[in-house]
Amino acid sequence: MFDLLYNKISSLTPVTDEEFETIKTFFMPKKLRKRQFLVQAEEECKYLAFVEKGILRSYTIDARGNEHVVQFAFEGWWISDLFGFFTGEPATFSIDVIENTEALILTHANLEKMFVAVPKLERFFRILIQNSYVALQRRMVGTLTLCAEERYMRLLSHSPDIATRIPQHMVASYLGVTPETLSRIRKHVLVK
Amino acid sequence: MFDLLYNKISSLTPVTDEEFETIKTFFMPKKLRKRQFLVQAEEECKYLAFVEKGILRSYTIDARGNEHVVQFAFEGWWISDLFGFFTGEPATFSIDVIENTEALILTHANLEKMFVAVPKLERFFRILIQNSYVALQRRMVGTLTLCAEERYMRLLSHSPDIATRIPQHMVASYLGVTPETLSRIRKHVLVK
DNA sequence: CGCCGAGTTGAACTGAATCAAGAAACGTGG
DNA sequence: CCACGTTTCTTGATTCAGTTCAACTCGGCG
Repeated sequence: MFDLLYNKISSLTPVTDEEFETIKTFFMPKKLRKRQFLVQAEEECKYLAFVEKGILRSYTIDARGNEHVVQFAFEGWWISDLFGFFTGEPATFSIDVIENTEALILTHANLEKMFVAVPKLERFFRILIQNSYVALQRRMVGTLTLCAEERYMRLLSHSPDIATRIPQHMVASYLGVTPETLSRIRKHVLVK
Repeated sequence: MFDLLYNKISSLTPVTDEEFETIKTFFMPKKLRKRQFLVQAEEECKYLAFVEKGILRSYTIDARGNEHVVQFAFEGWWISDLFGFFTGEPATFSIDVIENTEALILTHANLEKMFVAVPKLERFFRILIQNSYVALQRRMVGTLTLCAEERYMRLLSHSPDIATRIPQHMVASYLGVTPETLSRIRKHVLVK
């Protein structure tokens, strides 16, 4: 059950078996069903989640009531409202379940205890966030430099998971276009 | 000369005087004049820079030849092409000088040596990147949810430095609009 | 003094949003 | 396992925020 977590951690920062035994004790397994919430915007974000199976997504709702997907988390990915998680302030995003999910959950207190128990995990999380930061910069630059169709084509090639496993209207939201526009783009791409 | 660096580090992770003496040895002071490059896109990104004085900016050029500002770095901020810096791959962004700058420079080798010499700095950089990540998420969500004028108003209140110290056409680029549009927005805001 | 880059203004254009209506797919309960 | 209601997706017509192109002004610097 902790295999995927072990692989992900040791691929960035090798850990001994004892260390990993210690690490395991800080995680709490949690099953979540489709549409359930892990975090609600405006409330406390208690959890940092590692997805073992299933899909989670974080999103925000704008002034006009439209949803905007911030992140999808597939198997092997981490998700949280990092701002809320680390500051204790109310979460800015909601996190809910797209496919029934089995996750391993860290509370903030447990994360800090874990850093004390296994200090090299500071390095692991540093690199993890660093990679996320680079990926987010890419997405940001993409929205500044590419038109909707180009962004969709890039999504198809770089993140085929998103294109295939996620409902189309959420893909649209992630790309920053309306569902209607994505529908037209797909039609147009097919014709070519 | 290292005062600002000391303050920034110790505000997140207290360090002893000896530790800071060690830390200092890994940094190389560097003066840069307006329009000079610290990093060129497509070339190796050798440096992670801490800005003591002046302003740097990272940007990319799209297929149509337009510049898009990725980040501004004022006094007390860090800047690099993180992807290139950590992977050794060619940089995706260029970094150049907006106001004559005095920076403290880390090479990748020195950063890793510094992590070995003062392991608690892993934690410092983890938190630093974490904060940058949250800020970037905010910017991303802003571009998904707000219109150009709203983004400008938010910039005025949240990042007055950018609005006042940066040439207008670069502010436009950072906001993701053309210089003409920003000019019109400012006119419109004045009237109100 | 003259030039050049930065900023402004106007007019025409366009990519994507919005509004509206229908078709398809989905899942829930009988 | 089918029927019904609810989402999701598609398609069309219209609108609009922001771009593009072009001309002009201003301020600074060589």
